[in-house]
Amino acid sequence: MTTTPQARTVRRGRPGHDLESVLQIAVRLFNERGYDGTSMEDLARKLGITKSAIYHHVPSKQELLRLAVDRALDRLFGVVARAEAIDGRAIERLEYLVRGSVAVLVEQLPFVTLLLRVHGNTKVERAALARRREFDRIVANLVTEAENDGDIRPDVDPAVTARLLFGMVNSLIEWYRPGRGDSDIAEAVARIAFDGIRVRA
Amino acid sequence: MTTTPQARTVRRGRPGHDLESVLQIAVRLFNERGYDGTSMEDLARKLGITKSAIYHHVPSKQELLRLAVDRALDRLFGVVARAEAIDGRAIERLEYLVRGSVAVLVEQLPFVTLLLRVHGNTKVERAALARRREFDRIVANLVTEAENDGDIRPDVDPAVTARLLFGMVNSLIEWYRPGRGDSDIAEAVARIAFDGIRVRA
DNA sequence: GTATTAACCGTCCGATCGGTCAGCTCGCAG
DNA sequence: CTGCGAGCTGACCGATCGGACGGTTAATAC
Repeated sequence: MTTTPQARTVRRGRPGHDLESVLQIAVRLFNERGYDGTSMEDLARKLGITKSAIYHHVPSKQELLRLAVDRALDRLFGVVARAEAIDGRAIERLEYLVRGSVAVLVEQLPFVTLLLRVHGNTKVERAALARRREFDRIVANLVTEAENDGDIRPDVDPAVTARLLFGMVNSLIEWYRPGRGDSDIAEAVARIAFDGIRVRA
Repeated sequence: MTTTPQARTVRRGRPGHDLESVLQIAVRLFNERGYDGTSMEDLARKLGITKSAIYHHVPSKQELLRLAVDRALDRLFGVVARAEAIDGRAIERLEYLVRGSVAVLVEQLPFVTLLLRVHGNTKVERAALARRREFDRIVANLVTEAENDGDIRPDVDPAVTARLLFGMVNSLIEWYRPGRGDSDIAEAVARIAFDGIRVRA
């Protein structure tokens, strides 16, 4: 128990939830039961307030979703930007992107989980899907480039390789839980993705 | 256009949908919009009949879900049974399980997709999750066994290896679409999973 | 032509959905 | 002790939810 060196300014008004704490709990609940499977009444109960109080913090259910997926997307594109700035071979940028993405998944697990489960039912969800496709496109280009460099196996279609690679990375949301062994998960992902599960002959 | 050699027995009664055709379209719709995001009215519209007509074929929305996920689980456990019957090293049984699972994913894509997205909100969904966990347990044991044989890299926790392996396999539901190039997808998955995306030194 | 079988329709229901609105409560600042 | 900002309540709304029910329609079988 370390006392955090009071960085927060003094809170005015009646104490209780603010937008951030509502968002945190909302996202956690959305992940447990699904966005459509979670009612605002469910959320209110979990928050310990009434449904109408939620609308003091956020104008709509959709907006909660938007805030969450945008946060996840912003972090992921932050990694993309840092990866693209690296001088060197494409496979090095790819490895940075993989490790960085794993780090984002781990640090922002609930937000990324929600992002990876949107369906495209609404404008908000379709916008999120569009940005996800852009991310996937960048990954595919990087894999293609690395294959042209002769650093990635040429016997599998680079588009398929890219999908499988990030299929593995993204699967983290289904089973990785922080603070339960699984130390340096990025290292484990990188090893298995780049060199496979089999021992070398 | 080949005329299929009439294997079907003559249908009695008024023509239209039967349980199977309702299930097919329901599962497709559930995958597009999510189970909770799809109303029975939505489904009725897609079927071209009224909502009440659906209840002639199936007693509840939950039952549609149950039929779908059970079909997927039955196929997957069929592969498990055939894998466990193989004499040989654990890694051979594991490779059979991977390739067989990919085949099931491809052949029963909508059903498996629905299975891999259940949340556990209802009794039906929790039962499906329980069978999924049993499947995962079998995979983890197989990976552990293969690692003890010295056939799988010992520098990653076998539980993590198992998760990443099937994380990759299961990611197929997110992007694989039949009849669009991507020939012998099982071969591609096996190569990348067992030997990695990098070229051998 | 008359059963039998299977598919379907229209109407209705109680519950729940996301969301609105006017007013109330709590705590710090001056 | 008053003003005010932030958080919250309770009552309510139209729409939609999954589902029930009694009657109808279209095909084959005899």
